[in-house]
Amino acid sequence: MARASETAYAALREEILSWDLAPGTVLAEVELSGRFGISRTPVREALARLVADGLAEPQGGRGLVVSPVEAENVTELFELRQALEAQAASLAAERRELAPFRALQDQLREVPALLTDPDPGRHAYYDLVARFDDAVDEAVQNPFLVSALSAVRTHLARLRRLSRDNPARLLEAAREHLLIVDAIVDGDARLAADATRVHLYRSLRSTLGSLDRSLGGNPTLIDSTAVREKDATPR
Amino acid sequence: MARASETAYAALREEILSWDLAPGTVLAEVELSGRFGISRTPVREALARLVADGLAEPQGGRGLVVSPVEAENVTELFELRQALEAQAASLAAERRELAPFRALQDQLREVPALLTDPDPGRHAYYDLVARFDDAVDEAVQNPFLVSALSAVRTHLARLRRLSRDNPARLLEAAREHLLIVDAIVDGDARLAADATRVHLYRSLRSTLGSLDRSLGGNPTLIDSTAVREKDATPR
DNA sequence: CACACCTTCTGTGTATACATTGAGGCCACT
DNA sequence: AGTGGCCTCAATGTATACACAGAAGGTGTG
Repeated sequence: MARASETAYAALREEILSWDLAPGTVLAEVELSGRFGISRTPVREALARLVADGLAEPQGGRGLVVSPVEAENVTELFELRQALEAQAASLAAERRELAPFRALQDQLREVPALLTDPDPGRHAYYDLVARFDDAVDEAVQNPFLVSALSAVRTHLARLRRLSRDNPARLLEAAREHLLIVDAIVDGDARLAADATRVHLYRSLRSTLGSLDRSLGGNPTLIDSTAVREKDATPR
Repeated sequence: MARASETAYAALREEILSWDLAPGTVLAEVELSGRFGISRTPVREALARLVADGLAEPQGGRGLVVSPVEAENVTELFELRQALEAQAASLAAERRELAPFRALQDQLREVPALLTDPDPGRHAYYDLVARFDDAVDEAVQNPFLVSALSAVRTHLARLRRLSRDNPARLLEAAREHLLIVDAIVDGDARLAADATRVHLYRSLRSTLGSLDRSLGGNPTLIDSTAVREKDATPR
């Protein structure tokens, strides 16, 4: 069996990313140690890692809460994401490691066929994007950059639950990804970076639009205070 | 008094960045708890934070060591740094918060006078660069980007001790910085980003040259195994 | 003499007990 | 009735004790 602290960290991280633990939820050591059947020591270690990841943050001097998610953060996160992914795509184009990207070209061309099915196609597409990310990580050969990208993807995962991409957007996104991959295969670093920025600009617009729609006239839905009140009921 | 874990973390971090703890040095919990006069619990917390920072890493399943510094890493670190600082400069130019940058213009123009003194001028210049970084952090208004930049600067601090910049290089660097600041004041985001890339390219070349020189014909000086042997003597 | 196994021992991972600090509620006073 | 201060309590921060696993050394055997 793996270490208890590792188990608790993985479980809490997963629950935060899946919104089982909503932003603002209090993370109390004793409660969690009881829930996982372990002592406070490994729980503290898990919580410290969550704080380092930015998934939890101190609550007024004492206590931890799941970090809030606000529309404002989305734009900021994409400013960082753009810088990192454009650089990563550019470096991947220079590295000339073509095999995995040739495979991605073929798979991305088949996305329109995939998306005829409504929901299974969606997950197949998300898996494909994950393989694209893996290929880029492998190609750039840069632990610092990969680590920063990983941190960004952690926060993106929390947004995915909010922004329901429609099939039309997914089709567009697949074409945008294909252009990036084509540029990498062609060794065109500049185009790879620019195509990445194009993709992320469209992706951000879509995400923000989706947020506005799901929030409707209620901009405080994902406000931390509102969520905190909502979660106060089960306590 | 502040928390013991915080004290231990700050002390260890400072010792690693200043090379008082060389790369490869073993970080044993009992030894450190004795040295700081605290128990193993806060020491473990401090070590976990160092691992999250990338300043320490697991050593073969058991035990932690100060993470190695290799010339290969410098190039990788600068690939990330370029992406982040170019984006930050670009965003700072768009934010139109001019006051702090106008002040930096004046101070950067006086650097040649500062550097007539050999060593005090150096520290004055480094302070000036730190104020530039602070101004950028303040201007970009982006916690995600600032956090990523902070992580990069942590690793850069460890390199500074290795690469002895000569006064000529510092003068050049000041002119490069001034161009970046001018671009930000002019609101020219594209130029701010490009000038940043120019500065970092020259800075990387200088750093790598300085490393080659200080390592001379001994490329394994900062190899982790060599350092580990060196540190084995006091044990 | 070399290799393999066993023993021992050091160091990490976890649990639990103690200390301390900050928050919330209650009571007295104005 | 409102407010201020005190008190209690709960949760975090720290110390210590226990369990276990990996490594080093020694010894026995081939």
